[in-house]
Amino acid sequence: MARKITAKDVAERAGVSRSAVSRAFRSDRSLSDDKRVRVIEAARALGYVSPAAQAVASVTTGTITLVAGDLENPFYPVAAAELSQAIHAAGRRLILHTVPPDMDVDAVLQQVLDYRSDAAIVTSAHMSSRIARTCRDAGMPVILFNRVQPDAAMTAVTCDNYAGGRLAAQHFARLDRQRIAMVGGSADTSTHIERSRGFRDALTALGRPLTAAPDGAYRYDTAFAAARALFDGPNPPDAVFALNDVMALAVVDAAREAGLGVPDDVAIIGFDDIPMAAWPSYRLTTIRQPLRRMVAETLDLIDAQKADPTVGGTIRILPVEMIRRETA
Amino acid sequence: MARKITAKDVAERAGVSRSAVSRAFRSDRSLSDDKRVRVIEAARALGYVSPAAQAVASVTTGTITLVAGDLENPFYPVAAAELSQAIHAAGRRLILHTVPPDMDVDAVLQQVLDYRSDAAIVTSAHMSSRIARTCRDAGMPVILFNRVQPDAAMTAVTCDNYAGGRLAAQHFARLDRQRIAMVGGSADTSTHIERSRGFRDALTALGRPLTAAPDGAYRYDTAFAAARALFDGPNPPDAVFALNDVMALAVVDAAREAGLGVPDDVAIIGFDDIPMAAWPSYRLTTIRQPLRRMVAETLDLIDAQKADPTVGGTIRILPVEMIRRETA
DNA sequence: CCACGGATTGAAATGTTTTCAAGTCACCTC
DNA sequence: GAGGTGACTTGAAAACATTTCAATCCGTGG
Repeated sequence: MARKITAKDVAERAGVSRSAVSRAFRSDRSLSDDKRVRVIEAARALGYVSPAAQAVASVTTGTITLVAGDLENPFYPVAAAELSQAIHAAGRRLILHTVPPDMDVDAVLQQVLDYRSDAAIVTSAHMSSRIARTCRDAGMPVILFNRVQPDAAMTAVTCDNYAGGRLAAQHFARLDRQRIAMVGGSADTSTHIERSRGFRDALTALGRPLTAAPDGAYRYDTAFAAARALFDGPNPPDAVFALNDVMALAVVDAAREAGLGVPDDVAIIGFDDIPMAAWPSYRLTTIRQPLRRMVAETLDLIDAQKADPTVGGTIRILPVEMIRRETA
Repeated sequence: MARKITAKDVAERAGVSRSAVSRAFRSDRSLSDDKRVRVIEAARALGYVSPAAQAVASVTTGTITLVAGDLENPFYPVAAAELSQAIHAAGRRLILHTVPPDMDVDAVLQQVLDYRSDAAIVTSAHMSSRIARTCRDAGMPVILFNRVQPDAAMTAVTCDNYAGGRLAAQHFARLDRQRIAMVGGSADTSTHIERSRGFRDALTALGRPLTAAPDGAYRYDTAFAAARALFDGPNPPDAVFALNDVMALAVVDAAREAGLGVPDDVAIIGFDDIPMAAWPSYRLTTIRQPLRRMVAETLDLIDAQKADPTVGGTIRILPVEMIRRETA
């Protein structure tokens, strides 16, 4: 067997004393940053793990961390439950780190890195390329779930949001609706951008105008207010595409409150297919995200990237389907 | 300054070699259990922390672990979000461990113990007294949230489930309902036991019979089926108390499907006051759990128990109130 | 220009972990 | 039931890692 690698080897390679190596790993403040970087680089190159790191690892191996932002949108708890099940079936454990709205994902990921989780799945907002690279260097795969980020070469799993938007538009055209509106999510999310782009593109191709596109912030209350304004306005829509289901349910409620028949007076389509969409009160027509497949692909990608780090940057886009119920 | 405590001191006190002390803390399998226990006890008595333990602690201090089972019931994601916010505001971090339905809470808690979380909040099913004691010995407070367990002297925070059940019964009496039914949760949970006991006791006191009490398993689909059977049966109820909101919404849907007017033909009351209860489609009358206060009390109890371990065993019961909307 | 103080560093002292060889015990084979 | 086999434990000692300490460096203010 190859001789075991010790702190001395690392020290020699980095051109420092053994003490410095130890300090680098104990996050001792008394060590200059450049020296710490050199040591950590050398340690990586030689495959050295300090006893402290080992102790942490022994407690954290086999865990996958889910970094989630919005737990109020039922899609995420459902996704978390599904992930939890799949991860446990694979003999691993799931940890969920919630990101407070005002907090940076980067800070949380640094956390996750310190925990030496096997991998991170991120469903919340943007992360910097810097932290993405840090994670990659540390050998921790990071997978964006239901999010895409084109700038950093990020691995991601999402459904075909663009195609979903198109499906909705085509269905409204098939129903021959004339005044078609959309309730948007948050303008800076990839899901909003893709879904609305698909919807707009298809409408244009079909020669139908988009009469209104208020912002619903992916939340029930804001979407309800937006929908109410729409229905009370001068040119009420006869079709509304809400960019997620929670907002679609708000639109249904607002339509009923306005005395409009669904789907006769106004057709409504949502996105996600959360469990509530199927409830008898709503029977919402929606674009289904293939949650189970997305989860399976995510775990797949984690293993693939673990085995071969160059896999990074893949984006898996899974097909959506329209579930036609009774609101459109 | 008192001489620093080393592994040698612990070894002497425990009557073992220094090696054994090291092994005890590195979760090395090659050490008999009784010896490990002796070592850990001696270490606790002397206040010794191994470097390995320190390394793990440095990464895990400030974290509170939430052990949750059922993420499908919206009450728990909402509670998790609320907890997450409060915990972050206190400068700590929240980790969520999901418990797969077939898995033991004990095993998960052992996990959490190994992580050296500052505290654990448990919302899922029963835990053994053995693990409870282990956690207490390790100095990790465990708080049951929305659960009570009378056997082990467990610290717990819950709302006044019994009073909530009474409130529902009294309201039905006020509405002069004659055929009163209940849709139960899971018979082995403390929430089911308390809520149904309060409801039954108050009905008896008011001289009204309970005509039926099917099992709804705290889930939408089973509750929907149970309610449908109730309304299609020979003696359909004119009032239904569902032991949580998700089931209450199912009962509303089932009533509407059966062509019954709510609340005229059948009055319906839920429990929890999840956000959906307020949605215009339902406007559910329900018993509100004081979630924010429950969260605050939970964090309070964690700190109190951290400061003084004898606090263990406290049960804080917070008052509920009935939110009257339009289903009863 | 010098005294001071804090940050940084390697050598050495102090601790911890791992290896190794020996001991123990349960279980299987004959 | 004797003896063999292998897995598990164990303490001593070797190998390692961490911390202490004294020395050095460097910037700051007098």
